[in-house]
Amino acid sequence: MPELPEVETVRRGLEPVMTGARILQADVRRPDLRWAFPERMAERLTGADVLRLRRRSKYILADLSTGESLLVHLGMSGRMLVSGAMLGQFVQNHPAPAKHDHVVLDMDGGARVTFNDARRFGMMDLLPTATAEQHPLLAGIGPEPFGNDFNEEWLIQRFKGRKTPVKSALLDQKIVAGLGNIYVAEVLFRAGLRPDRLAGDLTEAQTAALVPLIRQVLDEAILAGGSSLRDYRQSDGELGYFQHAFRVYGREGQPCPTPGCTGHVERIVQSGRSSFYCPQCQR
DNA sequence: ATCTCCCCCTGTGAGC
DNA sequence: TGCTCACAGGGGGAGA
Repeated sequence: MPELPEVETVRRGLEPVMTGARILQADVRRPDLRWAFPERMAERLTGADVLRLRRRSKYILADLSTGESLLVHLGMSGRMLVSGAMLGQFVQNHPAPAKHDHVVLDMDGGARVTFNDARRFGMMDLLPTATAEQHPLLAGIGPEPFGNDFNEEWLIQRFKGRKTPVKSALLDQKIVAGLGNIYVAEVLFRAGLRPDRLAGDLTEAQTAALVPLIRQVLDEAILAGGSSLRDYRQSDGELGYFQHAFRVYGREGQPCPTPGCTGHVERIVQSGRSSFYCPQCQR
């Protein structure tokens, strides 16, 4: 799925057409995604003003004037596409709903926001804004990587004694929010750490060094508009381009990009998911 | 408490 | 061209 940079890019794309705008009509075109939609979702959305669009980890929250927030997760293949926006003004003729267009929001500015998700691993829910952080899906999530709560001390403490591979530890959303399979690979490459090293075996210096690298990789990816592989699109349909900056992800067999290194990128499977790394640079 | 595995679902690309 | 198969960015939950 969209990892943190892709979700943040989507949020930024939605902001101009959703924040401060009213949902004139919500069309919920099937009963569920990964789970059933909440009761009467279309009625509860229709007529609400969007006060704010937030991101928490890989979730987007739209705080509404009704006191509820719409919680959205894009799963692996979810997209939020904006139509009707053209040269700064909106046109009213939207394309007919396409395959896998599951939820359609018509905004009072004339824009239409369409949630499309082929694999339906995404989810949507409505929850009271005041207690949003206590939602079961949000309550256990760890610190945001750009926040003050995520720091060297925290990561050292969380890694201590862990027998899980560092790759799995960084994917653990309780330790740090927002990383997924791609960006973990890129972080570990920059850190010079093999993905199968055990988190608890790293020195404190090695663990601490991950903190700025995580921020660096995510920051660069957000600036690039995220990474476009199979499914991901920005809300305007444009492609992100960070995938061209991948140093190891998806590059099995290709030369290691480190100057002077003669190694080639290898792929291993950990917990059923691919990991990519340079066996010479990453130890 | 931690960790691994399986599963949800559809689309796509590689290999034949 | 067409078929089959492996694999894909997440993450909850079962079971070891």
